[in-house]
Amino acid sequence: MLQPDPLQPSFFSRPAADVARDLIGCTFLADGVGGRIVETEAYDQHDPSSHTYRGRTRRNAVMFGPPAHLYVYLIYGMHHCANIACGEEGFGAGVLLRALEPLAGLESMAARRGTAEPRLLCSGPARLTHALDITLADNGLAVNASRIGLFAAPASATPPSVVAAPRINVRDPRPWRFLAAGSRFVSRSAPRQSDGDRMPGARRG
DNA sequence: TGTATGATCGCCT
DNA sequence: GGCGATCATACAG
Repeated sequence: MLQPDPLQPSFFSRPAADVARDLIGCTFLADGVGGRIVETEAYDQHDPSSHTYRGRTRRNAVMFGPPAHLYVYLIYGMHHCANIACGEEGFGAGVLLRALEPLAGLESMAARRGTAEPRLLCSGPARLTHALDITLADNGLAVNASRIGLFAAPASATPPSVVAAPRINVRDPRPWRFLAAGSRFVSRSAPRQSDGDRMPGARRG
């Protein structure tokens, strides 16, 4: 059988960048709809680009609570973004879920997104929440103790190759964005590797 | 009470 | 590659 292995709260009781990297390849579901995580970003309280940088507020309270809880916020007045609180309670750190490879509930996702094109279902933080119908009503839910599920990759699966890069729409250059190497389902391709890392004759595409 | 702003997306050129 | 949509939140007064 292929019973999925739920990620335990201790998985999230670590620095956000470690959790963000290790979430690549795991499965994220809301009411059974979702797929394989192919892109994440880490944020913590010492990070000027983080919502928690200026301390605890009513909005970001979940990020300062116990780990393994969902932090949802509205951005640009129309899009939702979903994060998982990480680190020790009170640390104000989390991981933004940026893209999934759609695997479960494709019809539900297509209906919500208004397209059946798999690449347009979950390739971006707002597309992901739209496809899974995650809204402010889900803010504060405990992972794996609610309609939100996070599961380890099957032991039989090939461990994903993970690429780190600077985060999107953030000035800070630290490589806290993590991608499944070569996935077509990320929101944007990873920046080109340095010339020294490239295979001879390699071309993008 | 008023105002500036954003961890985005989709449509336009 | 550029830009507008649209509003909860944060912060100044």
